[in-house]
Amino acid sequence: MLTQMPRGTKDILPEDVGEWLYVENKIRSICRLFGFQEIRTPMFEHTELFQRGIGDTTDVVEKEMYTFSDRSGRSITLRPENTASAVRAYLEHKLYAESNLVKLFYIGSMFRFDRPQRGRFREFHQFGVEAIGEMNPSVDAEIIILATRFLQSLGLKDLKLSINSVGCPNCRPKYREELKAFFKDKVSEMCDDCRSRYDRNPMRLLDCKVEHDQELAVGAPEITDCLCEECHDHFEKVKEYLTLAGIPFEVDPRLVRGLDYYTKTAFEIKYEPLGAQSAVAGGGRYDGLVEEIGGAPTPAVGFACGLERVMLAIETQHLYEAKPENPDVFVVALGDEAKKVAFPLIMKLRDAGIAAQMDYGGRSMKSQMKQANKSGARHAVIIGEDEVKENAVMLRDMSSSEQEKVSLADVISKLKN
RNA sequence: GCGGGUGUGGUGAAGUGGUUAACACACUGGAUUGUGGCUCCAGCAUGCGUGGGUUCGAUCCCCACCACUCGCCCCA
Repeated sequence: MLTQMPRGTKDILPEDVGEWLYVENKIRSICRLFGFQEIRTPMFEHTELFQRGIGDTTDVVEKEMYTFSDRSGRSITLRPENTASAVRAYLEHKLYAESNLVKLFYIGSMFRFDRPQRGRFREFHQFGVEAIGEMNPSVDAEIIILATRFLQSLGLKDLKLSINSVGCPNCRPKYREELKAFFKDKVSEMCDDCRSRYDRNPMRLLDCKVEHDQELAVGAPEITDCLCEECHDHFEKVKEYLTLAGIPFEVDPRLVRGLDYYTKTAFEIKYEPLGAQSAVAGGGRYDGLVEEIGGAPTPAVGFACGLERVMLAIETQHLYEAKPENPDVFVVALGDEAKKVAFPLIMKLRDAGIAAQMDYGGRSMKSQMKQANKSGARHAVIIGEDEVKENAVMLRDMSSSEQEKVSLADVISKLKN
């Protein structure tokens, strides 16, 4: 169908653009307050960047990427997320040379070939933040605070912040083994999904929704008990800083991140009324990514926030009201001679900063007055034969219905009064 | 990728195996000479997601596909 957009995509129509601008303005002002600078990276990258950065065995890379060969035969992928690109740009342009902590944010389209549903699209928009170059846990806390402040600045209520630590290459493997040992005798009676999780991502065994599996998971070791000293201390500090900043949170030992690059801190902000797709923002620390992509070992933290989901939340809480952008003046011209006066007049009005509209079709006065009314313009400027002769216009206040004849030369100053 | 629900004009929505597919809103035009918002009148789906099939005949029955939607998976 020519007149049908691809599945999972969405047109943002003029009536919706105001809400997007509203949200984007909030993002930019919060980021300015926190000292993050905007970066815009390409919508597509070499496929290998995502394979390396996100992880070959993740769902995103295995089955959700929009990958194709360009005309030169290079494998190209539409970005499924922006962190890998941001880090690539950080390395490529040697941003580390400017400062030992680089704070970036982005807003843009991401692409994942997923089954669409409420709050999940194939092309969707994320706002995200990356702080590259500092391992201090106060940066983790700052990122989390930025995310909550952003959502709060929109007036959102009932958000739930969960945090966890997923450990590091020193302690996570040990934990995985402990988990596997715990489930070893139980996998056989668990659901199909869990049986594949056992090998792929044992941490997922903990948050299976199947009731029987949940029972089996009771008493499983928790990662927070298995962290190495460094990770443990780091996590404690993050919690301390959050508490100092007065940010309420909940530790969820079963919170896992889907992308391979996460280490230590992981967090998620949910708005539960959204249903299945209730995660509004998620992120964490990824100390291994920069090195993975070819840079020097560099610690980093970040998060991403799904803007469609944010807007769904805004809509369910009625936090945004679109205000129509009305013209200041609607010019009504009766007949060809009048139009010869009206047409240059709307240009002059616009030059003077007055938003002016008119009817182009030479319709009846009644019809033009209806349009003037519907346009919401405060004033109508009416030009008929008499006015043309007199070099004047009829200036009508649409709400009071009062009108007066004004010389053509005075219209602009009258309107500006 | 898997499972459930839905699909009638711009919108909301009635409806039936067989003459002109209700109604409301919106939209367009009109109701004495150059004036809007109220009221009145008129117009507005040769078509009932798309393509097949069953039938003398289907928008209403069957199949496939597409889209939307809810859940699973995953994630923002």
